[in-house]
Amino acid sequence: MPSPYNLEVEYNCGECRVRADRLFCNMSESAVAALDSVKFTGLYPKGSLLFVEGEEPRGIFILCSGRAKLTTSSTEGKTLIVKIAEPGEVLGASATILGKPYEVSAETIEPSQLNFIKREDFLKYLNTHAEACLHTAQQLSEKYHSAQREIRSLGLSQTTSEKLARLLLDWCERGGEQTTKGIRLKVLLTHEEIAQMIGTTRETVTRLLSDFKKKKIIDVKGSSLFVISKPQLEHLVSV
Amino acid sequence: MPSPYNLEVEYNCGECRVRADRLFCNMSESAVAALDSVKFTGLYPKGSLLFVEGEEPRGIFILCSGRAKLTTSSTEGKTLIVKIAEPGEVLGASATILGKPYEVSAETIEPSQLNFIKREDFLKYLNTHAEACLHTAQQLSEKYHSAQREIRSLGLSQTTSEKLARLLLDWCERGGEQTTKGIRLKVLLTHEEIAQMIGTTRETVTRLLSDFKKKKIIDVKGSSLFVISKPQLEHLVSV
DNA sequence: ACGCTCCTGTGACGGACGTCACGAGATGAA
DNA sequence: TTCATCTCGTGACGTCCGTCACAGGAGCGT
Repeated sequence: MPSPYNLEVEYNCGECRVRADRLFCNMSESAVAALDSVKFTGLYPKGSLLFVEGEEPRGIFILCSGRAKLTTSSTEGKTLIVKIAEPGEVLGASATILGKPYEVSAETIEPSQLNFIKREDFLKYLNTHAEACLHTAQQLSEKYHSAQREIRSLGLSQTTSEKLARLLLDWCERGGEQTTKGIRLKVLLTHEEIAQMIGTTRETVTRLLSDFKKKKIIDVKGSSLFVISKPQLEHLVSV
Repeated sequence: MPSPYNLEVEYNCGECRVRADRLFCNMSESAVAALDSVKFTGLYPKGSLLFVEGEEPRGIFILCSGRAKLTTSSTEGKTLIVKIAEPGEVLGASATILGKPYEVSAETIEPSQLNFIKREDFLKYLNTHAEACLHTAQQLSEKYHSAQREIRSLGLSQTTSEKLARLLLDWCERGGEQTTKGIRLKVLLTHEEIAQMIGTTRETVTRLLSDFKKKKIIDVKGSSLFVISKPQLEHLVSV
């Protein structure tokens, strides 16, 4: 089936093959059928703005495939990347539930499939399907959990190299691939974006990475980053 | 009725007079009755540790009265105060729902009444009472929301005075009392604790506060802190 | 009153990191 | 090809703030 953006699309949640792996979507047939009836499937190219911080909540997005960055910005234009959302996550749920403005902005960083549900439909759905409500609570718990990790990292690290080390270790957990030359990480982010993830400047990231290279902690080959000595990274964090 | 810690205690949620004001507890009679049957009411003096970061989740605490600080610590002992929880909040819900270790520690900073619900009881309660589930989702949304604020403050402020200004403005929103000498805030925290809230050191807090005093932005009289010029605080944040 | 502990206030010093500036590759469009 | 744009690398400089050290005051128990 030809589809835009080289993306495999599943318009029917009932037939979705990865559903069982997804924290939120893994529900009974009836709940999924109801979900199917209120959702709008959309395909988005890289760089699509799903919603913007401060905007009144229109509804939620279920990230079926692709990835999105959640950001928050200060008035003078400095940007902080709060989280990279992975497939299966629900975006905008807390704002939609509370009826408060979105607390972050969401932008796809890969071609992505998202299922959108309008606010009123979603609230009605939660009210009529206890199971969905439970899964939403789990999803929110997960979100809170990762927000706490972020707070820890931002608030407890005194040096920037500690924050960077934390980030790299995080990536090892998430998408690390063990090789003979260490753990390979696919880095699709620029130094600028890495800087925005740990609240520092591009120059500092560049300097720290070459510092790590000099100390044989990591090695960079093209868009691959090899973590040679994970222990040394952990040492940077705990000390 | 004499009671420990000079605390007015309500053992019966069904008769609780403040219930309607509470995001979580404001539920139908039947849901509240079910709540009453699984909860354990406890009175805690100031300084009680409710749970500790990393511990397996035993259950949730509903903060009926009093206040508690939520903290997270680094291995070398540095502590960050993530949030001051107010009456009506539910503590430990996310960890309890996910079955993951508590992500923060909780300690009362005033004599407090808390209703504890064991993990299995709480999960059963959520499964059988859709309304409670919805309220839990709201509560979690609220938690996520405030965590995002914290992330913004920690990650986007470049100077420490900006963080302190943010904190003071936050307090103005929360418990400010308008007087002729500005907005009065009751500060029950030491400089040390304020430092832990914004991720800095005690000395810096002392210096910044006297700096603010010198600039006539605030004034301190005993345990009262008067915000004389809110605009100047806002200026510190936005610039 | 005395000592003890906790909190607050300050000074000196040094290092980490933000800012500015510039240049080199890399990539892609015309 | 050439030019524009984006990303990365690096040097110089200043400053914010963390660390250490010490002193004065407030509260409290004996």
